[in-house]
Amino acid sequence: MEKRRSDCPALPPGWKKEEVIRKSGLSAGKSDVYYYSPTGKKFRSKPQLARYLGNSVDLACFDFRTGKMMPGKLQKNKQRLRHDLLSLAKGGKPDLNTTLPIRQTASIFKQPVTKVTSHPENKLFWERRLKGLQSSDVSEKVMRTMDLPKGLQSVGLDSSDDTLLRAIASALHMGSSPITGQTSVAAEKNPAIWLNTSQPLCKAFTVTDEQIREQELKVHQARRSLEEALMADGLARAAENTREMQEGMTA
DNA sequence: AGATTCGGCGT
DNA sequence: ACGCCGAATCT
Repeated sequence: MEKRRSDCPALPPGWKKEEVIRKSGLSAGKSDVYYYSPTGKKFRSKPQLARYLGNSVDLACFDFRTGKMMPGKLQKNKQRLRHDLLSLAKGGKPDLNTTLPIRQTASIFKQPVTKVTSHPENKLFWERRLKGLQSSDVSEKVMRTMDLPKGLQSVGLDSSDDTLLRAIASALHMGSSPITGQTSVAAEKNPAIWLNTSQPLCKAFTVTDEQIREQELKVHQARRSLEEALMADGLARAAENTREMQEGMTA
């Protein structure tokens, strides 16, 4: 059987694309698209391709069927982002179960996920999504972990400090309203039912002046290193943009 | 065994 | 309507 395997310019050199027409059955006439790595491994879906390429290639705009980059193909994420931002602008409180300050376009990263089918409500999902998230540099090395003051206690099934801290960070990032924790006593006994979704899963707490002073010191230090990082990033971006422009001129 | 092919589920 | 992937079928 004749195979028409064509080069795929949108992918790294050596990758081939193939389209085979179905010739029988109910779906006769439809086609399937496959890609072949430089080593010959066959790929039959975008997720499979993304898993293999990891963060080395951003497939967010890649159209699997045509094999081309489609600059306007981010609309699946855009719609959700629109919804979140609009409801936020109308004065509504963000639901921390679904709205998080992390990238929603992360299909390009290798992140094993546990699918939860047993629980009737969605209360536990965000807890899982935050679990194990860590700040990292471009080489994906963990930079450092954070620690948590005594006196903060988690409510819920995942009671690790790690997850709780990320939950609070999310709440601080998203909301304009104060973070009080779960004030309902009922929530402590059965968070799955009595959870206040615009508050993180921790018990109510108090903050001392001493803790505030310590934190101000940390923030000053952090700001300085952030400033350096942003400067470096800005230079890198500027370089990349001018390179893309030049490529566009000669195309 | 691996490769090919279509069905069919989920969105 | 289509992407994705399981599994029947072919070699």
